Amino acid sequence: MKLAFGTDIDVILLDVMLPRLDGLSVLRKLREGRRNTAVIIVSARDTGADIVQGLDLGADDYLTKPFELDILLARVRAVARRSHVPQPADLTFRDLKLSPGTYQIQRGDRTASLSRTECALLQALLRRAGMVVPREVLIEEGWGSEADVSDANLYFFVRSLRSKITQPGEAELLHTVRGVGYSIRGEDC
Amino acid sequence: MKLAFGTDIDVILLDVMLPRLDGLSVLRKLREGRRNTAVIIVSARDTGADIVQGLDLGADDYLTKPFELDILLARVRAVARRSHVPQPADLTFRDLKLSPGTYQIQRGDRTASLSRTECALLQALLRRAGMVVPREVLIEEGWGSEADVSDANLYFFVRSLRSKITQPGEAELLHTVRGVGYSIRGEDC
DNA sequence: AGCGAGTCTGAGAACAATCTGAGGAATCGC
DNA sequence: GCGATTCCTCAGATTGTTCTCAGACTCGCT
Repeated sequence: MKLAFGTDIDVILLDVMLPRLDGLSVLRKLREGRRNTAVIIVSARDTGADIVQGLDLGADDYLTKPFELDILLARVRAVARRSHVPQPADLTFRDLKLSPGTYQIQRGDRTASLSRTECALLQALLRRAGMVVPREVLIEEGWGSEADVSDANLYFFVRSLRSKITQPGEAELLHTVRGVGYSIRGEDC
Repeated sequence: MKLAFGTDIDVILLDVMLPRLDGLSVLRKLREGRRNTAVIIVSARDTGADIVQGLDLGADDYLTKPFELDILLARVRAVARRSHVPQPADLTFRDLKLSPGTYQIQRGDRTASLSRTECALLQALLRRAGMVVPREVLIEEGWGSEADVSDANLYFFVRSLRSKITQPGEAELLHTVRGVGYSIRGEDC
């Protein structure tokens, strides 16, 4: 709750079936304090009245359980967009898609979430898809220019990225170029 | 449409409500042809499904009408900034092309990838295409000035470059100049 | 033709870069 | 504080690149 009043929150997901606290009064409080944070209500209550009440109280969107993750993410993006929050655009290569805003990747139909560092590294790679990204560039984008990152550490993240990008039987997209760095490209070449 | 396939376009604004052509298939076509052009979809359709579909097809951003000009411009700037990665220029001679950024060469329709050293040497040669590049210069560019590189070693790399540049039946491009070095030029001369 | 320096070839050794598995430290939300 | 996640490190295995060697081949010369 304290979190929600911080400075840089763009979108809040609010579950109105919270055990102790009534979600709707949370929303009321939020609206008194902050004007610019978008709020999406997530609820199992799906009667027209519930929805109207939620929206009247100032929610920006109302999502009924159960819902698909895709839809939720798309709505988060849409709401953030409406509230004029600059939204990082997706990066794609072949059937791999990274949504930097949500730290999620999608390969085919499967999705996975990335940690901060994984996401930064994959962004650096996807932005230069096809090109070989030198190790130093990756370190720069993942940790910052004056970071002291061991080789073993970078290897670790490459490994964890690969395990999330590629499942057994799928084409490898993240290739290593010995002595230089890594590259996102198709199996061929 | 022809315009979009030109060389130096950074960002494309795509209206998916185009009269005759479905905007999304335009996008599909674009993505098949060019990899690195950013695309922003502008649409009146703002349901989750529409947005998800647009982004899945590889759009970099999705903007719903109506929108303010400010927002559009800011997004264009953001996308352009992000997708604009400096790319080293290709080096070409006849039907041979080296893309230093990808460590790949293309001869005719075939492509091959080079190792770090191979790429450095071929760059040195192609930059001076038509001229004879002395052995010392090649060693300097491939290994650095104080490197101690045996003749046999340089021969090894010349050989492996040749095997990747020239397939049986193709014209030889990498010629030996006895006592001096090597030269990229046509079969004639 | 015969010679010698220079160049090429095949095979494999040496080496450094990278990968792997396992686990410890740090951080975060509760 | 506690569990979960993320980040980082180490040692050993593995892999491609790089390098070497011996012998065969060219070319220019006499």
